[in-house]
Amino acid sequence: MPSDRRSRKRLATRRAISVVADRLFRERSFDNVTVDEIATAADVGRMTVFNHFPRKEDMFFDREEEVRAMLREALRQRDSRIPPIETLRLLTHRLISEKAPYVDFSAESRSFVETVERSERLVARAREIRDELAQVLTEALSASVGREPADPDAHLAAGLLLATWTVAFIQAHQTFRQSRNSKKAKAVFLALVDKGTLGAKAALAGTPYA
Amino acid sequence: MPSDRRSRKRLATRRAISVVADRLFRERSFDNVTVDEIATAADVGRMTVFNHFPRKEDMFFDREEEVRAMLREALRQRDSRIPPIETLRLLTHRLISEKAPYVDFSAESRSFVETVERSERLVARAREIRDELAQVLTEALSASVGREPADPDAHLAAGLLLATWTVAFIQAHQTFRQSRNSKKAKAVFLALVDKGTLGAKAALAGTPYA
DNA sequence: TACCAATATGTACTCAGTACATCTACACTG
DNA sequence: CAGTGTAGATGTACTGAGTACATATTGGTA
Repeated sequence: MPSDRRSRKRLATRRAISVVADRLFRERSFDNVTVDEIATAADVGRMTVFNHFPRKEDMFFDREEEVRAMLREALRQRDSRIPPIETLRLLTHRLISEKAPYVDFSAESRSFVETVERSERLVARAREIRDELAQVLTEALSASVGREPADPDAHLAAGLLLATWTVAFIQAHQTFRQSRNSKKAKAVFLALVDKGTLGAKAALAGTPYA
Repeated sequence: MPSDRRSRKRLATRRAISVVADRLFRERSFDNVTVDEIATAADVGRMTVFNHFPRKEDMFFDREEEVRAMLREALRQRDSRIPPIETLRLLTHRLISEKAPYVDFSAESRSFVETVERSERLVARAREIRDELAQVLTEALSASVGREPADPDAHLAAGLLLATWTVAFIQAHQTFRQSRNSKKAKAVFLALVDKGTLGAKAALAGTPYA
């Protein structure tokens, strides 16, 4: 929390908009809430909303930087005896066993996922974020073994892992919906992650990533 | 070509819009052409444009059904001694050796790719198409081995393969730009496809897909 | 030929997003 | 501590995609 009042006020305004928007999106779905309504509900001017969130979607996806940072950190400070791909597999296992957002199947994460699914625009933004993550992962993987930032092998590894996580995510949520059993859903998630990771290791065999 | 004049005229109108739009998008970039301009240039009403192409992007991506059909066909009539994933690998090799669109590095395909890259909206639509292809591939893979349409293994295989093709596509175009050598670019493409396919096979080992 | 229905088109609207100007309040300096 | 520069909040006016709904036109067909 910055000490100067100016920054604090800015943060507070941003937070107020974000909280209000999030609630409205979940209640009435993304497409049935206008920016004007959000501005009014948050008691700020319409332009203030766009000042903080250039795109309407940004009000909903507001924590992506944390995920990026986590990936970068995990690879940067990895045990050098464990190759990058395995490091990421271990990371996902650790996240699942803790209460990680998105994959803990709490009411909160389910509501999040449902809200995204109900809006084609949010789905589109989720796809974009996925590609941004693949980009970040490509760079972090390259850096972790001292190669060029756009190393094709790192690119392939990142693509395979992101695809794996995406499939695991979708299938796990599917499983949860059918069984209402988060233990089972998590098992599905990990099984698919392990399979996909195995594939990534095979694809990258002979490189420092595997 | 349908015989009744009505269908022929409808097709002709659609084609006229498509051709004009394609030319304008490539000349001036997607975002710098308005639907009004397209309508005027094609000598039709603005509403006629939306009648044929609900989204502006649809005027540019107008051949996706062919790709979907190709994937479905390849898996439907595959040699039953060759597993699905290998069938798809062979398909990509065959496409590359022929003059396949998108990956022949002709002036036409390069202009296509550049036009997409210059517009965030077209990139977003390309992502969407990728996901639609993954969906189609999931179903076609499942069907090819007689499993449920949403079989998780098929989903994983489709995800891994689409990721592989995407990475191969990007890296190959990158290579072409640096070398202006389509032979080299195609080699990069195939090498990455082979690596990714190897990974997919490893991930799906023990299933009928590999 | 007359009618039905598919297709083309017009009108009027909504809403996200942008450009640009203005106003307000915090922070910093002399 | 008064004065001033600037970041942040806000207003106005606009663009352009997309939608809802009405209307006109034209080919197929009884």
